[in-house]
Amino acid sequence: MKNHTLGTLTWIRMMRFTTQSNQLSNEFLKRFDLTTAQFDVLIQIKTYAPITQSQLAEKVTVTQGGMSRMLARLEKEGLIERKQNWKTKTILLTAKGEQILQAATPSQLHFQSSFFEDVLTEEEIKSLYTMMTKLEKHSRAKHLPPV
Amino acid sequence: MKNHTLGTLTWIRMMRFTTQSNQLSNEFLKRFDLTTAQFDVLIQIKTYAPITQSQLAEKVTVTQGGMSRMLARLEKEGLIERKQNWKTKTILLTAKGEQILQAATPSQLHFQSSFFEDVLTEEEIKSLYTMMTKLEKHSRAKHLPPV
DNA sequence: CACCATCACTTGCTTAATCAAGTGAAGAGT
DNA sequence: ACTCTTCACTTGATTAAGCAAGTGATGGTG
Repeated sequence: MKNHTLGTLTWIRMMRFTTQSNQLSNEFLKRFDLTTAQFDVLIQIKTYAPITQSQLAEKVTVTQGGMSRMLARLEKEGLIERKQNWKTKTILLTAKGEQILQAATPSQLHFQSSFFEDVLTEEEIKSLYTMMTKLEKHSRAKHLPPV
Repeated sequence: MKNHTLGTLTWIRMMRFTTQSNQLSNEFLKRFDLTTAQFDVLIQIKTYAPITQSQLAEKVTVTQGGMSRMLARLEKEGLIERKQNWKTKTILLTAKGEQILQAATPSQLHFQSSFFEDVLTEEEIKSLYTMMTKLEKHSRAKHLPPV
């Protein structure tokens, strides 16, 4: 057996870091009445609107069912609008959604990036970014090894 | 406003990577009737046993309530044992727990680390590990900025 | 024209996690 | 000895997500 402990340890630390920072992020976003997942979805909508639900689900790594419910909540709170459009629903931000996003984005970006900027150098962050890009792309394509 | 997009992008990619790889990991561990979280807990128990529930919860970034339920499940399936010991419960692996862990560990380690080894060089993994260590440690200590 | 398949989305059911209130055993203060 | 606090853990209620079956509109085929 090769020595896989380094990868495993890295994986575990990354898991812990993400759950931890996600919790903090959720707590932080409470002041805007959002969760991290919602914020993420809103940003995606803003960036890619008009977009369909399934594309959105794919982008944020969530099932279609999950996305359906998330959007139902966001719609109920008046942050987004779903329009039946041909046989697809296209998603748009409402004015209120725009506004909340405007209010939340700067501090949230600052907060998220502070996790990195507090302890890593500019160089390190760049190289981390490169690695995460590779890793994420790869993980999407990856499939299970045979039994 | 400083440019925080690099940190944010890194954060988002990391979140996506972890949810994605966690899902794959869960799927993988189904063949041992375990979830990633359970595997993680079992490893911690093996490493630190005898250990109390709250220490365990702290280690794996879960609330005490969550840990209570997780351990209840593991106990019901006969993988661990909880002994009332003074006013604390100490957790131990049972023979069955040991055995399942033995069976699962090599392939799981291999699988987890393959996420990294498939796309990064040895050097990169090392530097990633160092960064994750810093990041994790920092995130545990971090608190919310004032409103 | 009638039927079928497909696609995009919804919904019932289950699982797992959080939060906060509850329990019960130890030990401290008077 | 009796109450009070604290500590470690449990548990009820809620929330979010996954899976898989269901719905309803579109378009293709005999």
